[in-house]
Amino acid sequence: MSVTIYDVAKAADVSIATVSKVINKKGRISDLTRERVLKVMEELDYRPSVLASALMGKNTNTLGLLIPDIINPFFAELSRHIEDRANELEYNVIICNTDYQQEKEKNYIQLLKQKSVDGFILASGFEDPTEVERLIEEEIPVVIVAREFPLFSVNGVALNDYIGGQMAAKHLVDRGHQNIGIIARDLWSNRERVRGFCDYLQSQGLEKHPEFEFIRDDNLTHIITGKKAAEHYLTKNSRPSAIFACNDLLAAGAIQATRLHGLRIPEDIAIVGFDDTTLTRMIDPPLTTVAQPIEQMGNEIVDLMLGVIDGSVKGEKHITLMPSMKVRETT
Amino acid sequence: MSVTIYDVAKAADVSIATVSKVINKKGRISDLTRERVLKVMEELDYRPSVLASALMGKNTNTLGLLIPDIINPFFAELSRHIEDRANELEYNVIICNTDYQQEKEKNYIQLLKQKSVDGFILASGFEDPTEVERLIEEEIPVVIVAREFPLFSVNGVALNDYIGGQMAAKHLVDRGHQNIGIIARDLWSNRERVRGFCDYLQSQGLEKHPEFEFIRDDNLTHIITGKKAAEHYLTKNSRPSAIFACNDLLAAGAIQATRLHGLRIPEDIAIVGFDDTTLTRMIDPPLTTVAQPIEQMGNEIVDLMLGVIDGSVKGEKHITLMPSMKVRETT
DNA sequence: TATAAAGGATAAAGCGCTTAACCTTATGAG
DNA sequence: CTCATAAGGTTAAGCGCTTTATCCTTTATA
Repeated sequence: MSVTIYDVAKAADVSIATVSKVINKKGRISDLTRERVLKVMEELDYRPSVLASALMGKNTNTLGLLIPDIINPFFAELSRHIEDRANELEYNVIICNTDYQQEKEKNYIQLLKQKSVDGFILASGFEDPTEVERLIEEEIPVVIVAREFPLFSVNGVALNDYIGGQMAAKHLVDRGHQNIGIIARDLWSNRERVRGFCDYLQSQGLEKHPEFEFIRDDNLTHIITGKKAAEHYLTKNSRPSAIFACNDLLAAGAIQATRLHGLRIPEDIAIVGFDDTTLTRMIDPPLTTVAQPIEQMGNEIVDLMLGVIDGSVKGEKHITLMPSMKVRETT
Repeated sequence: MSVTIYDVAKAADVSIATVSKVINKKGRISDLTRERVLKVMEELDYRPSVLASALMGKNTNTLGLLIPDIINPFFAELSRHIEDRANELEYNVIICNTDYQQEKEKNYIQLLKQKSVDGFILASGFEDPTEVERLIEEEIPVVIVAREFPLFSVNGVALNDYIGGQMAAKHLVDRGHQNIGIIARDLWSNRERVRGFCDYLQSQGLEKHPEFEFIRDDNLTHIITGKKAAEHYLTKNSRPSAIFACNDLLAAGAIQATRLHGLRIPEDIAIVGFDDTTLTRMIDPPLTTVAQPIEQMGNEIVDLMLGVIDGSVKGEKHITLMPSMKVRETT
């Protein structure tokens, strides 16, 4: 097998305890011995087994990340930033796709617990919080990102989705739209966005589109879902002059449907998305959207996670990030 | 702490060896004892520590996956399928983004080795094969996906990129195009695609565009790179009538550039992509592309990887998948 | 009835590491 | 010159599990 602490100890003519001490910079060691051990470690290209040290109670330096679906550009980007930041801090991350299915969420948590990950970053739905509550009971570090907080106490960073919804509404209303369709899935974040959106409309004496309802079928890709939902509005005789889609993917679908109906964007129909993924710049016309600071979110959540792990974060810490409008060419 | 094998043994009034046997279904145990132990395990909600058993030489049930960038839809989709298949087989995967940087490739391999992952799935560049060669020397399972094979012996599944290039060329030439621009990055897969493309052109008595050269600057997103590269062709007076982009992202960029120049797609310029990511259906018009069977690729590679791990795959196994044309609306 | 073979469970070593407790030698205060 | 103290190291136990050698019962066989 590979070289162990025993090999190093033997080669440096010290005990394994001494080697361990120089690795962990603990206890008293003379400079001379330290140098010698270090040199031997170098020569033998020794790498401590994470397994063995974790078994002794040290960290595995591994994080579990539960997201709905990596194919969704928002989560791909979030994951990327999380992975980058984690890696800077010598951590690896195990990404699990849950498709918002509670069964999968539960299984993954079990699996990762057995692997002794140091903590969980949750970005999935968790409509049923029992599994999460159990983690907390067992004092396993958990943080939540990109989702509002449940009743019990968890640390996390999230966007103020409510204000994001309001911004989208204001943007559209300012441009004279009165009759606006909404496309949203039945998820916490989407519900908040819609709530903000509708509250703003109401504050301006406007009402939400009578045909609006949350989308529940999850078997389709968001893009198709968005397309279908937009069709729904376009075939009504009270056709809206604008559509607010609760994420960029849904918006992209809406754009396709709009095009199929021979309508021009933004002249005939304006469209606003949410998230500000790179997708907004891949499609044509570039999508006006409510931006989440995805990179910052990723950085903050891993910093928070590590804070929880090393105990430096005490009490409950909720970091709320603010959205911003990115006006491009669909409005 | 959590419940260990000792707790189970005590509660079931047997030795830990017995418990271990029923967990691993090894050795001889009477049905009576087995039932009793099983029941106790259930009651205590016992989960064996992966750490401890891995330390004794068993698998960690964790795979390392090295990809260039999860934000690239092709790799997002590939990763998703890999993760799904791995999960079916009780494996987790640690995804690492290398950005094609050899330094990162090397660091990640080191890091994951320390964590005793059971094997590596490589989908990154690895222009420098020394690290990979070392893995093989150390008999750590490695497979390569979505990339041609290096000189030394590794198992893997890949697309026949050469034929993919030919298909793209044939498709375009069949539609009467004679003057075709190529957008490609300086990567193995892209080089192969271009080779196939040019060979087909030559077989038809045509030549590649005089302005063609491989793109080397990696600091940009592919989409911008594609846009810039397309600009390059569009401003020449020998403007091509078609562009072959070596991946969908580059193609999307090319579409944008084309639009900016007021040209119609496909009337003025036809565009062919490569990969057949979901992006092809998110953009407008839907992109004609050379399709890789991404899901199959993901499934095959993890099956192969597990085969290597459990020793059932012996010798060298190269699975080559075939591309197919997906004709949509950009040609 | 004596004996071998099988069946069922156990004790104990060891995986690679950390850490508390302990031992030795040099150092300086009294 | 003695004794406490500190510095520098070592010993050994133990983390939670697997596995081999071993032991004690039964049961089948001659």
